Amino acid sequence: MAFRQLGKYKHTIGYGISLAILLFILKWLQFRFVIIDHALEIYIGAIAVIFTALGIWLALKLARPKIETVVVEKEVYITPANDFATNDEELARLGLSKRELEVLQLIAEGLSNQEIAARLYVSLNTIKTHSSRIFEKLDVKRRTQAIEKAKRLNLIP
Amino acid sequence: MAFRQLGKYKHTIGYGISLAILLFILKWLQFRFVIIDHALEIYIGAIAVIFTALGIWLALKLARPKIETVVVEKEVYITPANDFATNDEELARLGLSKRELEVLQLIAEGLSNQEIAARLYVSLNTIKTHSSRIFEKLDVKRRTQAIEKAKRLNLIP
DNA sequence: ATACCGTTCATGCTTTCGGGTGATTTTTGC
DNA sequence: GCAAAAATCACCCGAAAGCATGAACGGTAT
Repeated sequence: MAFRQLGKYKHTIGYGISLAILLFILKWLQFRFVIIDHALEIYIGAIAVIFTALGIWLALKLARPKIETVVVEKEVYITPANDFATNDEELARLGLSKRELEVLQLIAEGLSNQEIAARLYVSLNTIKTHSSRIFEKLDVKRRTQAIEKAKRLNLIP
Repeated sequence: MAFRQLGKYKHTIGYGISLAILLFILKWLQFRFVIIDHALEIYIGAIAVIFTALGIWLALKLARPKIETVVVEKEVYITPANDFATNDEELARLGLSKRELEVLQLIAEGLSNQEIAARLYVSLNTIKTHSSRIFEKLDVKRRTQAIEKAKRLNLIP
């Protein structure tokens, strides 16, 4: 709108009005009193000072602030907690069967052989057999070594 | 020195000189030609414009540029791969001693009690004692459970 | 029909682990 | 200096794990 645009030239208008007023005052004084010629310098000096001030004021108002962008790096730690992916390649290479992997996981969870047997509805002997096979394929001597190696090789989470 | 100080008011001096010169020119023109009265406004207008410009120039020179700082946060994702940090809080809470933690770590590495004893230059009985104390404090029944819990609680890597 | 693999199960035996009990020595904190 | 905690060690014993050997069954490929 016309009013909106007006706001944009606010300072320019202010400047123009100041000038007009000053000229009017000067004209008025000229007609009211006989101005002595050597007083002209005084008026001009006053005008110069006033409009210099006005110019300064304008400059400060119109000057665009210099925008400086500061990038702050914020460190975000990613915990790959739920992002485990079985190393299928290694699994295939070692030749662990699905059942064997299942038993291995339960071993790593801290279950005893008897507890694993109960969990999988098989006999203790079956679990012992699977354990032996697992140790063989992983080339380890005991369950703790099997756990350590399986985690290292990303066979279990 | 006097010359050094002078540099500081460089612009002020320039402004003063401009004013003096202008007055001189005006005076000179006044004496050379009979100035028509209605032309006074023109001169004053010119003066106003010139000194406004001068003011603007002064402001830009003297005024410090306004700097507006915008802070942008950039997220940098860091995977703490080799950055295991022992959960000291949990350690203190559970009351595990330095030796006990040491033994726990070796258990998790897959060493047998006898092997740990040899590693730490102590007897098998000592390791068995430490194990029992560890299981007690972690409230677990066997080494595999101790390993699982210690890793979960970030007591060991 | 045969061979192979995975799964399950059994038995006997050995080794390792884990609990209980007790003691001594060293270190730490007040 | 003293009390408490930590570290170390011993012995006894049952539980659990691990090894060796063997067998049966079902599914799949040749």
